[in-house]
Amino acid sequence: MLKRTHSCGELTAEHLGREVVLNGWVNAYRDFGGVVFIDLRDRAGLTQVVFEPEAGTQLQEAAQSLRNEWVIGVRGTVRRRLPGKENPKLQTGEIELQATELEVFNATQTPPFEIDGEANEELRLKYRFLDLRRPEMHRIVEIRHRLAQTMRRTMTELGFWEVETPILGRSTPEGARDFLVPSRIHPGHFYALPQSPQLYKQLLMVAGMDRYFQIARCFRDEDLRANRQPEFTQLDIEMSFVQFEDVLATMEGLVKALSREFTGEELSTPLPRLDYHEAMERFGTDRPDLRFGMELIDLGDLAAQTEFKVFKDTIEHGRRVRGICAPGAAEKYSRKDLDALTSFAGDYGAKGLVWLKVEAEQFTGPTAKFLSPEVQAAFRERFGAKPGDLLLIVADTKDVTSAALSALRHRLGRELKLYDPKSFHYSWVVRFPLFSWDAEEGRYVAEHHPFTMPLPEDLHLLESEPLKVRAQAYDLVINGEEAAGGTIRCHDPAIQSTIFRHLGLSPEEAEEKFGFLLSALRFGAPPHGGIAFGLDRMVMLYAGLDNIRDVIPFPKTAKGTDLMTGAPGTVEEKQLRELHIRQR
RNA sequence: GGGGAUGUAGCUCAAUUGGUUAGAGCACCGGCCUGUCACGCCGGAGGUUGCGGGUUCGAGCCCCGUCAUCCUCGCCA
Repeated sequence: MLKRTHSCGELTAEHLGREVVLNGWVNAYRDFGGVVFIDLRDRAGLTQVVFEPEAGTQLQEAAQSLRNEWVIGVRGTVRRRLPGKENPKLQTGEIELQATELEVFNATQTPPFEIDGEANEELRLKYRFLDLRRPEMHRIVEIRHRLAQTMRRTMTELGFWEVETPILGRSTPEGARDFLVPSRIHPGHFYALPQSPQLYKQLLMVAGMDRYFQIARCFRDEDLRANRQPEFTQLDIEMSFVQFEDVLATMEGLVKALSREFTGEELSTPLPRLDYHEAMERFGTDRPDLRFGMELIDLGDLAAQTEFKVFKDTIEHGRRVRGICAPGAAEKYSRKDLDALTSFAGDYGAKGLVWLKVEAEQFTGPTAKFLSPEVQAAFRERFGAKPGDLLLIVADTKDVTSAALSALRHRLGRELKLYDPKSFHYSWVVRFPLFSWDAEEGRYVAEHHPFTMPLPEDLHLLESEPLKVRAQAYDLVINGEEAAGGTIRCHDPAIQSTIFRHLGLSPEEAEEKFGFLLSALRFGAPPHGGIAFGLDRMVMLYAGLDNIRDVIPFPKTAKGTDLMTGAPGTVEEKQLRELHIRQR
């Protein structure tokens, strides 16, 4: 085998006259009948190889038979390109390799798509091993590598130990649907793949491991999205003898290291913080994109005074009238565009969208005639609106106005280019509610997870008004994406049992499902808390991408299938028998 | 579970209002060419228009169903 002495990305004028061997894939061939050029590609780059007739007929003919994506080894001499023939687009553009020997390792079938061309995603996923040859995919995989390495290095510097936890665990109530693995040895019993290493990491704290981290694979059997896969990766972290502030401060050290590595920017800490309730009120979401303003404005008091029935009725029913002011958007959105925005708001439950174009004297729009000059003036002042602005108003429940306006704000922010898409904004959203109410199941559900510690100042409400209790919970939000989330854990058995009761878990059920953790918490559990970063989403952010499949080497489709391997697939009857499984 | 988009040559796309033999570029095969780097030139091969049914004198185009992929609401502590 012609074994390489250098990569295809490193030869320069420094190597002139040296005899070297390169290995790689044929990226392009240019056959002039006499002289033949090959661009040879490996992970490091491209190098031009020249085959000249003077080197012999046999080599010449071999070179002329080369095709794209063949895998070859070439021996030759590094020489300077002819004057004026340098290629400044290549790192190696000053030189070329004058070939003396060629070995074909593998002649390829015609690839189903061109490696440096475009192909639809379905085909790319079916032939992922070819798709991953593309330099863009190499760039992403390298970012992923650097992210993991920066995390490992920084966590180690901060005194954390990397510890592995089981993949085969047990199914616990609460949270997402589990992926189940049937037990062969125990008929009718199942393992569950972890939704996160949550319980194990708390046990590690009880075990005195003090500071733990893991780059952990997590599994959730829920429907997929552009930024959601059934298996994904988290940087999972837990620390002992800490309070709320300690976790945030420590994690800011990590965030600073990441920012330094990926954007070169030195973040100033502490990072901005936003209360959950304030975020919901000002932005309608618990993960606002703070790279631009356009905050949600409450119009309830003004709406009640108008002659517009929709507004009046909404307020009389105790609901909300809120809106946003899109700067300079009045001219940019046609009637058709506004219909599209109305339908878009409808996706989030809004039954309508009131739009008003702000002109020098008055508002225009179908609803303008219901608003007196006084009300219009008050709106204008409340929004800080200027002529040319577009007001978008939703009248509905708090939840619907939040969801619809937050989505509109996000969409318009992007369409109106209110921020630099390459910029980064980091902030904490803190003090989430401990519970929310699940109307379908008629019970409280944990907003984060069942082992979260309430805020000390809200403890007196835990019995009487659980929905008003806030948790010691925190999310790291980057550019409107939830990049990380965590809590201080409950290590007080009395509080924990009250929480279980609200969740509809009897002491017996709690013991049955979480006995091992409850037991551990009674055996000398230190105050502890932690957080988990969504590694895939962070790769997306730093790679500038908006699709999670692009940052996972072998991802699943939106229906959860793997187009390359065909998973999930059927199995032999014998396998099912061994697992004591009969198909319905 | 609901809503929406897409599906034509190996790839990326085109095909007027339903009308002749479904085209182009790239890739592939053959030929020519000694300085290209998206090499160029000449020639060739390549099609179940996702699949099934229907309407029609006639369907890539219209209708019904179905499959796949994507986006999205619900869902995702």
